[in-house]
Amino acid sequence: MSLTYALLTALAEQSATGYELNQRFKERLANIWQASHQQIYKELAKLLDRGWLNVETIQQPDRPDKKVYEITPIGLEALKQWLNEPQSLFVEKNPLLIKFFAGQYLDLELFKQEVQQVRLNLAQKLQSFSVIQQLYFQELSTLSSHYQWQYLALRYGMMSLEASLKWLDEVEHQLKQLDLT
Amino acid sequence: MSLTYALLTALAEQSATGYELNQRFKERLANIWQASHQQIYKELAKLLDRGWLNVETIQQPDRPDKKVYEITPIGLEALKQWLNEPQSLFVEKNPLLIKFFAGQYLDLELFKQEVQQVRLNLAQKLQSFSVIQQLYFQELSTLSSHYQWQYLALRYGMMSLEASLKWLDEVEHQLKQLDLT
DNA sequence: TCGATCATGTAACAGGTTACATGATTTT
DNA sequence: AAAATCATGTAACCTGTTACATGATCGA
Repeated sequence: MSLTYALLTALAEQSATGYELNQRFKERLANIWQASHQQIYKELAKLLDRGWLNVETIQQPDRPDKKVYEITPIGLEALKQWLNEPQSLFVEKNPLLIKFFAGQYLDLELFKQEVQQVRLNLAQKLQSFSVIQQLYFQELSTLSSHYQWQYLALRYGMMSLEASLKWLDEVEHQLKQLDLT
Repeated sequence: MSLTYALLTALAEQSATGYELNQRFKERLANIWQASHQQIYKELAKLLDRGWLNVETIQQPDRPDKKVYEITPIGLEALKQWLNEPQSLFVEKNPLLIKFFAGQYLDLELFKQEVQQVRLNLAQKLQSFSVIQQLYFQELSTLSSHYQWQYLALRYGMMSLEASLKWLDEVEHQLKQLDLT
């Protein structure tokens, strides 16, 4: 459901091919929604069928043909309607946390390594977000409101990563305690 | 996939009916994984089929019969194996954040109300988590390691809620700025 | 020459949601 | 009298993942 509107939003900003959308989702939108290229192509076909998108096929001499999608007026209407419906901030899916309910069965050494790895991944992501912040959102007040909105989405990503890292500190502290007992 | 192991974990702690599991997911596990009762019943049937669970049907005089599921040795083995595989901390699904990429199309008044409502929901959840913390996790050092693990899962929930609330402060601040321009 | 990048998909399957269905007991 | 609780599910549909498929160009 939400992927539909994530795509419409992306296309309302700028027409694009499935390939380009996939890249945007991997980069700037990684924060918000995960989607594979297969899912994106399938969804684009569906939206085209429904008349929410138009497509223009562009021949390229030395590259495969590409299909540029643009949002139609009725697509935009559908998006606007969705925007007025309340949405939840996040969906609870925390696979790692399941392990904390099976603590007694965990291999502690392996788990410590996993926690270390998770920390590295999160720290790296946070790092890349703060690079984006530096690059694009330095002079916030001079930016159009369009980018000020996007900045807030980035802030959510950063703040939730910071919270996760702080939590990992507690986890590691606790793991050390367990070692002593 | 993870629902499988969330159920196995819950049943490794204590045998239960589908109904009871549904309740645990709504209460203590709401933090970690969302699942409807339909999905839980379907998954239990699958796991039973696969031999990872056993079931005992219990007749009750003035209530519908109930089926108590327990984990089998091979179910426990499967769980232990999963526990040794790395898992991600969260899955990126943030429907509300999509809206921040379509800021120009938002109805500001409606959106402000939505943000208010989201704040209330999160604050309420945080409140209920801190009640649990007070009730069950006061004397942490006297608890078995089993409950110390669970405490960490609760902490994750609390810390990520706190971060979300702090983020909402930034959002509301920004919304006020927009009003002035 | 090997892997990455550009560019698009199909097919099978697994996971998850919504609507529908039943029916007794207990609480408001 | 109505709503909530206990207790279990089926069916249809939608969403998402994994595996497979193709083929050219470009940089190391």
